[in-house]
Amino acid sequence: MSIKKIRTRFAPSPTGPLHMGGVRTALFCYLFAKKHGGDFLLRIEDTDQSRYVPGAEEYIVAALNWCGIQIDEGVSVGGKFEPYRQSERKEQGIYLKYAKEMIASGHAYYAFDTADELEDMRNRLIAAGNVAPQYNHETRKTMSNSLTLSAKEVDDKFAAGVPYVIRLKVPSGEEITFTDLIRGEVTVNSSLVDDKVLLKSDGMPTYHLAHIVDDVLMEISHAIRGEEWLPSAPAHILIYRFLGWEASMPQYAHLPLLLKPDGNGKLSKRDGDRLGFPVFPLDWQDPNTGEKSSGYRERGYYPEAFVNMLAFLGWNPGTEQELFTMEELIQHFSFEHVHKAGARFDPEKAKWFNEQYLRKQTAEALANGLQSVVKSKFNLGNDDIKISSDYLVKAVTLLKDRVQFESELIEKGSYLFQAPDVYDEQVLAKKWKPELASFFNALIENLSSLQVFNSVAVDATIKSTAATSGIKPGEIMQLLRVFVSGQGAGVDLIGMLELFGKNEVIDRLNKALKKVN
RNA sequence: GGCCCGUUCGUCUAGGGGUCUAGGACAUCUCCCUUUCACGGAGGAAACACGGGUUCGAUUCCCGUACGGGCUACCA
Repeated sequence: MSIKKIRTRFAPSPTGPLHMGGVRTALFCYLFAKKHGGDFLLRIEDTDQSRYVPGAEEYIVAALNWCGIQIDEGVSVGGKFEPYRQSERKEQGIYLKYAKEMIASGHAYYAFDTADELEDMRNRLIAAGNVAPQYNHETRKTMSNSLTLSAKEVDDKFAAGVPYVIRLKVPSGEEITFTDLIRGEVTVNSSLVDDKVLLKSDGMPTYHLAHIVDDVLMEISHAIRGEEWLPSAPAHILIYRFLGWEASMPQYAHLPLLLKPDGNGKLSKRDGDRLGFPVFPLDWQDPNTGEKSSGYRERGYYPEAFVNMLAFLGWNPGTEQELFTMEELIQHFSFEHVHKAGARFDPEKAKWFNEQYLRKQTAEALANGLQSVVKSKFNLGNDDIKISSDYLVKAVTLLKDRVQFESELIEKGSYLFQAPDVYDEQVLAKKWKPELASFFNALIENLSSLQVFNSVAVDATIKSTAATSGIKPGEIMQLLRVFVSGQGAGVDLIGMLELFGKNEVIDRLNKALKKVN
């Protein structure tokens, strides 16, 4: 027998924007598949019509694209197991067929209970002291289903068009064991598993049936999903068994969950709003409520940084390397290095990753990207020296190691593109003395007579002017900074002056002096 | 409540019987660099949840407890 081709799938339901935890699941699926030369598929599990959100599927595809997670097969790219949307597969009767097969073999049954009847059953059990009421091997005996009703009664219900579901007939008292790639052997007694609904009354399959049928039909080798599925995995094992598919059952891997940065519980959209970080890869606006959620992309994160950061939530390479390209992640990924416990998300570390990727950019590349933004933001003309690549490259060089996001280049460096109107009051209050005016006037004069206006000359001029005026450089350096930039702290002073050039420096000094006098 | 999974610095984690004086990164603190603030450099503080076993020896294996997380729907 030949070795089964590695095929993984990411199978989200289109109920809204893709959470970063979902992106991480997709990433791990992708990394594992690629590491082994396999395929990564995207399947849409839209079996809950009440929760369907238009645009969500497009969002998912766009998010994976942005991250550089390439879909080999599935929604948006097609493939030989089409369709890849479960609602469309349902139309073809795929799930019904297998549900009926299980009924025929005695492993599933029809249930006619109404919502009220189910509610009554639960209340009854709770009243009797059962804290976890379930529709299971015990309670099904008291309910309205093809196990308790006569064949005629069942036929009558069908004839009358009474709605029904198909439930899994879970045996009692059996130890169900399976091997999880991350957790090892997991065993659960089948008496604890409820008779899960396989097919809903609207004809749609539930996740339990649908993912199994599709995983087998699509020849999935590894089912990688969140830890929230671990408790229902035994039921899934049973379904494989009842369908005679144990041999083609994929290997399961249950990933640890992403936890809130603070407090208890898993990471949620609310945490992002509350703590001010994105929880989604891209911006999203809910078509029904109009509610907006912000994304990493729009917040200025590089997709490479986002992916790198996500990979380290629950996985590690076993070495001290932290910066990984997608190619390197693929090369090094393995389930042995996936941690078992949930990972608390740290927004600060996320920023750090972005900073690292920003550092890797050349000043030229950053300057290039900045040109049009600077032009429009500061209202500059086409021939303004400040949008020349020479000026921009120097400005970026001054700024680059001080920021974490490209947008900060402009926010934190605005004074490089525009003379200040306001000057740091605190510095002025502390350092400015009217008698310093003569020094600055002398400085302006000396600077204007410079033939070559570079950092060496400017530095020397400042020092010599100070010396002649009998002033210590410490008294005027920060003032000088405030006069030209408005701020008490910022990029290298002399480098900034050289960047500005003689005329700009003198203009700014004159403007500032007029203001403080 | 029941069931399942988990538990190494504040956080992400390495290490899986002796090499652990428990390593790295983020955050934090100190110093250096810088007449600024960052960056960078050096250094510091900071963890094996607890209790029992097993063993010559346990952070590492087993059990229990505590704590955390998840599940407990005709949602995924």
